[in-house]
Parts: sequence; structure tokens; C-alpha cells
Amino acid sequence: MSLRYAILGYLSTAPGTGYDLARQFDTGLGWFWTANHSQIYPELRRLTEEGLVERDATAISENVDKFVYSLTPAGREALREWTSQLPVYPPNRDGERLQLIFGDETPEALHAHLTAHRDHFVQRRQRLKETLDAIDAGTHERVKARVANRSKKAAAITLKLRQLAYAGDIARAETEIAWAEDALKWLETVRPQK
Amino acid sequence: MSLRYAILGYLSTAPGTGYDLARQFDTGLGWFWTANHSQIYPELRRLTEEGLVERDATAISENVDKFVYSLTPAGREALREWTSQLPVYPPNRDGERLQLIFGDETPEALHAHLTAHRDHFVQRRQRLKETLDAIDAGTHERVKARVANRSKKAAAITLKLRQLAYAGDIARAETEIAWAEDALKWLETVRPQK
DNA sequence: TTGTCCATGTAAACAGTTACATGATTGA
DNA sequence: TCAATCATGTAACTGTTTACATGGACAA
Repeated sequence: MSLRYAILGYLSTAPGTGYDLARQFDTGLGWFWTANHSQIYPELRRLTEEGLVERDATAISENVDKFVYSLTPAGREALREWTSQLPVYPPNRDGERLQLIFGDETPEALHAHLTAHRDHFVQRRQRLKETLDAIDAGTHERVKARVANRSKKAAAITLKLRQLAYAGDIARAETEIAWAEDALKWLETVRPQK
Repeated sequence: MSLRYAILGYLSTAPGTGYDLARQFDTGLGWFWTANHSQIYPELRRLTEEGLVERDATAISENVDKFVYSLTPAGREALREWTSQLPVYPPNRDGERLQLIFGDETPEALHAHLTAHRDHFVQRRQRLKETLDAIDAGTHERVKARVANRSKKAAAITLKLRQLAYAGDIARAETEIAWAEDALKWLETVRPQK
């Protein structure tokens, strides 16, 4: 049920099209939530029917329209209500851990597994750091747009929350990197010639 | 697609019923993967049809049977193949982060949010530590069963992989706790009288 | 006899992915 | 003119959750 709030949240910064949302889910917002356009367009229709968003047709040429969605007051209130609720933690579903604990009959695959894990999170950390730097430097477009029409005090909170979110994900990546490196060190003590 | 491997992995330790699997997904294995019985029974049927598991009827009373599933050689091979593959990382979907970054209009909810986050992961860490202690002490039933029919060297790998998995999840919990505590400290500097 | 656990299923709804489908605009 | 990007949709399939459905065993 978070898809709709990801959409409402995005539109709470500025109006946009379904295509904008799909693009955003592939880049910025995609760190926290993602969806394909095949999921976005039907959800936008439902949100419109429920009165949480409003759709305006904008001509992009003579006979072609695009649809710009914006939050209604009811939509803004629905978002506020949702962000006020306590977080709900979904059940763990970690295929990688399954590979690990049931991979005791294929230990020869461990080295590649752990290396891939480390590399994956090194890359992740890199991209997260770039985003966090952009936020800190004030060059992050979406954050700039969100901060724009807020008071100085409110803007500071917006900024801090983004920093918390990205710093948290960076910390997660670092935990994974340290874990993989520890595990690789152990592996070396077990099979030194490899 | 990991559900089937969670099942194959479970059965690779010892045969069991669908009910056993459901119970296990609610407890031990549930840390890494979970499923309801409504998903398990159909999957067991498919695995049987594909020849990866084998089902035997065992009488529990005169006219009632239960069905004990065990891995076939093909099933064991399918599991080996899967654990040999590199991990696949699913797209992030983190509703809590969305609540955070779009919660800049409801900052009054932040304190409860962060406290709940910390408490959630403190509890998680506690339960994880208990499990890891049981593994270290050799009192963890499933691990004991898995280690039982292995050579000393193979058993050591089984043990180490479990320890890695649980230690990794403990490290994750600790990252979350530290993150929430840092954020709470910042909150106090912003709104000291609360 | 009542509640809990054991045990196995199906059905409907919801969420997410992949594939099918179309067409305009823009820049190399 | 060819490829990339903009733009919007539907259909089929897979995976997950919630609800419906049934019945035996066992202990308080």
C-alpha cells in the first residue's frame, strides 16, 4: 500500500505526469520505492477517483494531450495522516541469506558471492554519497523544489530528514561492506590458496 | 522465486510436512523468509510435480494421513545450483523512508517514529542474539539436525555460515539502533522541551 | 466442552513484473 | 532516417495476503 503514498509524496513537492513518476522511480525516489508505469497509471486513476489527486490535460501538440496530476487538499491530508502513523515493518524476505545458510554444500561459490555482495554495496554507497553531497550542496533538484516554498525553519527540517534518510542508507551499505569483508577474511583463513 | 528454495533448503536438513514448514516460517526460518500455509501447500504440489520433492503419506490415525515431503536427488541438485548463483538484489521498497522524507509536514510525529524504530530493532537484536547464542552453544535444534550427518569439516562450514547470517542481521539491527539514536539526539537539540 | 494445536486444502483480493501496444517529438 | 525520449495505456502472469473451510487429537 506504499505505492500510493510514494505517488502522493512525489506530487506533494510539485505536480507531475505519470511519466515523470516513472522516471523518478527509476532514479531519485527509486532508492526508497519503485514501480513500473504499468502500475503507476492505474494507481493514478484510482487516486483521481478517490479525489486525492486531480488531473489536468495539457496540450503537448495539436491533437495530443498529456495529463498533469496534482495533489488535492484531501490528498495532502491523506499523506499527512500516513506520515503520522508509526512505521510498519514488513516480514523479512532475504533470498541472499537463504543462499548463504543453505549454501553449505556449495562452499566453492562463497568467495564469488561475498565479493559480489561487497562490490554491490560499495557501488550503492558511492551513488548514495553523491546524492547526499548534492543535497548538502543544495544542488539536488527535487529537494530544491521541495524546499523552495517553505519557511526557513520548515526547509531546515525537510533538508535534515533527507539527510537522515540517505545517511541511514549509507550506514546500511557500510554495514554490508564490513560484513562481507569480515567474511572474506575468514574465508582466507579456511582456504588460503585461492 | 525464493519460496521454493526456502522449502528445498528446509527439506535439505530433514523431511517434513507442509505444516512443519508453516511453523518454521513463523519461527526460525522466518527470519530469512516467510510464507503462509496457503502458499506452501500449492508450492509443495508444484515441487512434487516437477520431481524436486517426494511425498509420502503417513497415518496419524486410522483414516487420516499427513504428508511428509523429502528432497529428491533432483531437488538437492536444484538447491545446489541456486546456492551457487550470485545473489540478486531486489529493488528497494522502504515505506518507512517514504514516511520520513515526506513527513516534513508532520514533524510532531517524528519522535514517536524514531522511538518505535529504535525499540523495534532493539527487540529484533535481542531475539537474534538469543538464536546466535543457541547456535554457538550447540542447542539450536535445526542446526543440530543439519550438522548431524556431516563430516567435522563440513559441519564447521555449516555452523560458520549460520553464524555469519545471524551476525549480519545483528549488525543490521545495530546500524538501525545507532541511526535512530543519533536522529533522536538531533531531535532533542531542535525541540528541547518534549 | 472448550480451546489449542495439528493438519491440509481452496478462493478471492491485492501487489508487482513482464509483455503487448501505440504514437508523437527531438536531435544526430 | 534512425534512435532515444516523451507519453499513456492494457493484458497476462507471478507472488503474497486474507479469508473461507474442514476436521482430528489432546489437555484443562
